[in-house]
Amino acid sequence: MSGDQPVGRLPCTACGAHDLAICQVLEGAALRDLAGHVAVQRVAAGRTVFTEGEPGRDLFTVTEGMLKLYRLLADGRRQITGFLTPGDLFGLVRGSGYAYTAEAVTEIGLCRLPRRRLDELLARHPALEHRLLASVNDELVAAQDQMLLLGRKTAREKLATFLLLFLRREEERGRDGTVLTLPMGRGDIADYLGLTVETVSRTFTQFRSAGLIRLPDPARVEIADRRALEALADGP
Amino acid sequence: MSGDQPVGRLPCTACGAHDLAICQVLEGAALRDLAGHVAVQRVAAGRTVFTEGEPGRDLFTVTEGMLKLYRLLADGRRQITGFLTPGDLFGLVRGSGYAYTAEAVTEIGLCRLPRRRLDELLARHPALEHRLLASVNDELVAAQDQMLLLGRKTAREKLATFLLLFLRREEERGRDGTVLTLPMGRGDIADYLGLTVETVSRTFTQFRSAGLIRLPDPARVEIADRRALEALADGP
DNA sequence: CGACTCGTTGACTCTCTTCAAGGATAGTGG
DNA sequence: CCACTATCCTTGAAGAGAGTCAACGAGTCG
Repeated sequence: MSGDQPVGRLPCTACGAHDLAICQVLEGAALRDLAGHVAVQRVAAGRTVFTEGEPGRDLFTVTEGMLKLYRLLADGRRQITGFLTPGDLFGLVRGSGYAYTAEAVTEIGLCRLPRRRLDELLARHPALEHRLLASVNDELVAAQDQMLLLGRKTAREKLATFLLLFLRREEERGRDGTVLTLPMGRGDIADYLGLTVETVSRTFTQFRSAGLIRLPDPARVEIADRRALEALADGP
Repeated sequence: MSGDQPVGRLPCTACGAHDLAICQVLEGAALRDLAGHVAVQRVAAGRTVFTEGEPGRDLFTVTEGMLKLYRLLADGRRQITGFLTPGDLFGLVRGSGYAYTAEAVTEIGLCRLPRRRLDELLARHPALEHRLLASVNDELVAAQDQMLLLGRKTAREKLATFLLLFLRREEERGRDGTVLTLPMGRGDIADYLGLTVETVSRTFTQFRSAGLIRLPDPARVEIADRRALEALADGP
């Protein structure tokens, strides 16, 4: 269930995600304070970090790779609520248990902080609490975008929105985004967009036929007509 | 656009929502500090408090009545992201503008706090920041429930979940919930569940025929078979 | 009283799902 | 090295759940 190999403790300054994560507001002594409490960890692709309902004792940050969060219905229907990349925080709890399952899409690096330590840290470093609040705020905005997508968009609009989301994410990190690499499979995309694998696959094919994208291979998407995708993503 | 009549300033202790809202953690001098910065306001049913994109300068708390939050697509398709009742906080921003439109369902009472004041208050009263974080946390959990609903549930499961949501909300406030009053119309319910008015109406009728509920009138729902609704709400 | 909104119901349509099968790729073991 | 299996993606055909279009009754308001 928990694929893990605690690798030890590293100075946070050497962390590849430091300028993306909430700890970016800390420096010097404050950062050393934090570093004393976190543990880094690697998880193999496909392994579960924790399961929905499990006692939620830690808070995590992705430092490398991609992770997905999802919730399940009793009969196995699944809704992926997010794909996380370096700098993203997770470990939300409902009551005392985790609110979702977290599973590695690719091999990932994690930074783990016990929840008990968090409160002490927040008290000592107010900037951290503000940063945390801002981060949760962004998550809420994203969640509402996703509700609009799930509740009101068509399959084509959903996929166009999805591609643009990843495109923009690449651009924000300074990478050229015209060729996207999608590490997750069609099934994951389907469960993120509230569709079936078949519909996702058909819509990809449709986009390719229409000249909106190219598909060198299933995991690689080249954006050919961004304008058209953008028009699709927000209604006709 | 903005239906409002600033009524003045009241001591927060007299506020009917005080034991529900985030200010519940404050007392004495701290509460007077807060009271000095907020303004109370009433908004008539159907009026808009603010519109998506509008500069988001204030944070609000519902003190009375019911309010809905929604986002729109270019062609008018609408997704309601929440129905708010006394104690609920709203005023989320994306960048500098509000992330959604807020509209009164019934006549409502609001407590308004300028965002600029908020940071000062948070600095002075750490308990408030923790309470705020907890509140946003709950919102995120609710948002993920809603994503699961929108992406993966059938019309009947959606409506069952919706009814139970309101049932539990009534119970939490100590009211007997077997007879629910739904102040919003069928159109609002549809836009909350990602359905059409017709489907919502048909599903209500279906529930009535199946003996799950009674419908003395469109706005009143009597829960007749709670177990069956609960079974429906989380998959078959 | 007539115009309007809202909820309900019916008939039909269509998007997306379901069911089914085939092809490509990768990993495994003889 | 190469069958063999497993998994994933794609495509086709058929089906269903929800949407669209349309009409009607009830209640409301000016």
